[in-house]
Amino acid sequence: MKQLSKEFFNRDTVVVAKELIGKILQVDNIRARILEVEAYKEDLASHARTKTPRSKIMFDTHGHIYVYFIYGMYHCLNITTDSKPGAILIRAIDYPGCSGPGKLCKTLNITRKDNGLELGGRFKILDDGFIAKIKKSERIGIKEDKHLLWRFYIEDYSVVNQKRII
DNA sequence: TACTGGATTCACT
DNA sequence: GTGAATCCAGTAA
Repeated sequence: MKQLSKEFFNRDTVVVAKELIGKILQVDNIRARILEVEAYKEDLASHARTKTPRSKIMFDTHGHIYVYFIYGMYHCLNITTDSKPGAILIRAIDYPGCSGPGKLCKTLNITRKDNGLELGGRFKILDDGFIAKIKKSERIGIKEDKHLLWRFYIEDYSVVNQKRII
């Protein structure tokens, strides 16, 4: 099982998002397959639309962790991609209590203290050679028809169960 | 300094 | 389907 290189993330956000489906997210000792992601580029709905102290990491890095706090209750885990800017929200993984972005962070104890970490430390993305079938939602978002975000799901859940790695 | 609204979740109807 | 919980980043002044 090999760890994805930093350069894997130095590509178009949507391409990376698609390829992340079926890969394995490791946080501390927990490993689970990535089931659902969302790709954010220069989107009106995205923090990447303006460069601020918070969103700076999306402009300056790739292969880094971007965590933000939302609705006063939840954190969301992202991985930065090419410096255009962009990031990929990890929405769900194949692990109990990780069926949504807020729940995932709560279950894995991910908070803003993890913001800015480079992949390879607490967080790793691994490739075990599994190739997932992918379902794509076209350009989610309705505000002013200017959204450029895509959501990708794994299609073959039954295969994931057979290839469960935890 | 004050205000506004959000990349969510869950309980309730 | 709807609304509440909750707090912080961003923005305007």
